[in-house]
Amino acid sequence: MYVSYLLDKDTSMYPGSARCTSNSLPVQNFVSAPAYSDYMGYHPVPALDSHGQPAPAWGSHYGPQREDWSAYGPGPSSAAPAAHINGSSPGQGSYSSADYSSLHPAAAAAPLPPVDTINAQQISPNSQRHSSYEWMRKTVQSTSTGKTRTREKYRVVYTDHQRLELEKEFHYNRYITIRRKSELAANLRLSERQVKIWFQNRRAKERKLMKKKLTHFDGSSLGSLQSDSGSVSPMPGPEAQPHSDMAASLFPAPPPPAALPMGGLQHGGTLQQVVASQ
DNA sequence: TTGTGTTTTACGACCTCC
DNA sequence: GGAGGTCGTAAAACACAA
Repeated sequence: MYVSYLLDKDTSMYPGSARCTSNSLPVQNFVSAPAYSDYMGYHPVPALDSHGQPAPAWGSHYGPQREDWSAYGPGPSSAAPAAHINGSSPGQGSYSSADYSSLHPAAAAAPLPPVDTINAQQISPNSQRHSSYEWMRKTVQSTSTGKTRTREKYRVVYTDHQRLELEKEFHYNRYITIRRKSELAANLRLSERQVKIWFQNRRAKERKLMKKKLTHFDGSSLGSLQSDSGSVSPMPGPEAQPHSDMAASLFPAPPPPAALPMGGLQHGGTLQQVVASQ
């Protein structure tokens, strides 16, 4: 069974193995990982903009939002007054320097507040989409590997808040350190593995976007392209030094995290030595 | 409502580094 | 050998035109 396969493989992936076994649960009230018992303590952020996305109030030092940030709510200029959940939702309040320092590995003394503080009755907009989850009881056979997967475990949808926080972190640094990964995982009720994979997928997405742009503009406006979308390069070379340029312009307040040996990460590199030095 | 294209999680294969 | 990287891909979730 896929569940046990995952658990065997990575017990940290689904923290708290006492999962909810009742598949008849109204999972639509818990968009993210209804099957994870820990998720029961986590509730999506209800503050939504017109797109059904959370409306984060970006701190001014975040500067202009990246163009692909439009999907994550209004930029700093719009600083939407999100409906506050107990007045302390990490993804909602202004991204002040205090919050910002929490993103900074070296200033992690102020980590993101636990999401438990979020009102349990607040649910995600996506929550009304599904009605029947009987099919989740079924186990499907993975096509190629022969491993089985429980459908309910196949893919969970992260909440807006989880994605927002992940995006924030990504916005600040495309390569997450082990330390920050642990913090983020704990704060967002995700496993470190999920955070790691999210970052991998996010980088892939960005590369894809860049590739798309590059083919679209056919090199005529390469210069502006490379400087406008977060200095993303197909490979994490030195120019992709975590927002080296962008950080300087967008994040004037705190210094960037410990410089990552991106040159050494051209392919298959690790952050171990960096983290070890932190 | 439905068909279809896109995006989002998650994984396996393979790589490099320590 | 284990960690984390990319790349390719599966499939669920989602968006949207017809």
